[in-house]
Amino acid sequence: MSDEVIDFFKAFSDANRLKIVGLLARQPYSVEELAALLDLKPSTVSHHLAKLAQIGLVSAKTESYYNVYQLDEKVLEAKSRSLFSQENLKASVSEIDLDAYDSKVIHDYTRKDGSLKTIPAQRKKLEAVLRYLVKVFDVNKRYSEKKVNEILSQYHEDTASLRRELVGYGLMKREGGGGEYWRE
Amino acid sequence: MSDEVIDFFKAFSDANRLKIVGLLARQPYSVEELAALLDLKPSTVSHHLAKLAQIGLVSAKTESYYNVYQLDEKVLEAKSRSLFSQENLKASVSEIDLDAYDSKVIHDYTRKDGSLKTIPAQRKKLEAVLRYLVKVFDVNKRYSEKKVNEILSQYHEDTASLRRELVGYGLMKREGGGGEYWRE
DNA sequence: AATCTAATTTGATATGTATCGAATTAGATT
DNA sequence: AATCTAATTCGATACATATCAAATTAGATT
Repeated sequence: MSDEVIDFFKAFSDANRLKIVGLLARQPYSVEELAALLDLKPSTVSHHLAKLAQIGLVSAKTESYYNVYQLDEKVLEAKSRSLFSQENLKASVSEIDLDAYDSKVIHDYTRKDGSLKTIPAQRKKLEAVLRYLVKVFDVNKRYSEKKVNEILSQYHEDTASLRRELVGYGLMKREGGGGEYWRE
Repeated sequence: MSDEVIDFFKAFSDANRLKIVGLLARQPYSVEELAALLDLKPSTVSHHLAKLAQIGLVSAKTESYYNVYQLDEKVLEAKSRSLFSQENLKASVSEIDLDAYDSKVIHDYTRKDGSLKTIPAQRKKLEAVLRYLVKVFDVNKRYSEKKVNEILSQYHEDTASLRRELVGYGLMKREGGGGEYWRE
């Protein structure tokens, strides 16, 4: 899943691994050669190559004494095109509960019976509470102003404010003349 | 230079930062909202956003109480195309001394006067030594076998082996009949 | 002006990781 | 078979960083 993507980004998040990829893009090298070129110990290079091999970016073929590593350019090309794609971005969001913020606000502002402790003064929290309140109205059904107040009074005494904000934020519509309200 | 590239990869090397980018690709969010969606503390989210802002990927606009962050999709697109480009790979290699391996081998196998302690048995080291030796011959100049031996004898007594390997690895050419050698 | 709120900064902690040296392994050369 | 070599693995260390709590800051609301 997402771990693969992260491993790939991590593989490129180190200066020496970037250099290794750059070198192998020109020609294959043994561990010992890379160590000399990068001024690192072979054990360190081996460690880096293991990470690059884990994501399938490089592979080794033994050649007498040497382990000669080569870059798989196909993998590099494929990944470079897909890493920032819409699918990857969507995938990273897919596991998130997009209602978590509303849930937290509702939890903070309501009592056990669901009624409001106070009406939030902050815009984003008020919005969350209004999105919560509007659900008690059936879609497309017409309500008189009196009926709206009656329903809202279960949540807070200041029904006028709640009603006004619901309309103000576009969550409910109101017909100018007859004083009818509905949720679209 | 390369540090910018690394910072960019590092920015994507964390699951929560990936999620933030994914969320902001859909719509802007405040720090508090992101904290609730990711189940993190606001201070942690602020820390992540600072890193994303440092590479120019997100920016904030204050909106009454809130700092609402938004994704700069232009930057995302531009970077996603350039990060794995040939130029970046070349840039990572540009600061590397490509002769470092040969230099190390020469250092290990020669005395202060430049002569060889031994002839390396390992292929890659032998190649490095031969690349070092061949430089004493002028390009395109013709040498008799006797002259070649005379020159090589300054480096090692086994001139026949050196001469044979120089030809075997293609570093010097030999004309079949007259026994003449040259470097192309 | 006083108060409140979200965001940031700072300090502390725990985890992750790049590096090296030493020991081990795999494999080729003699 | 014995020896040599490059690579890998293991253990230790130092540095980086993700996270949170507490303190501070910036800014709006009352």
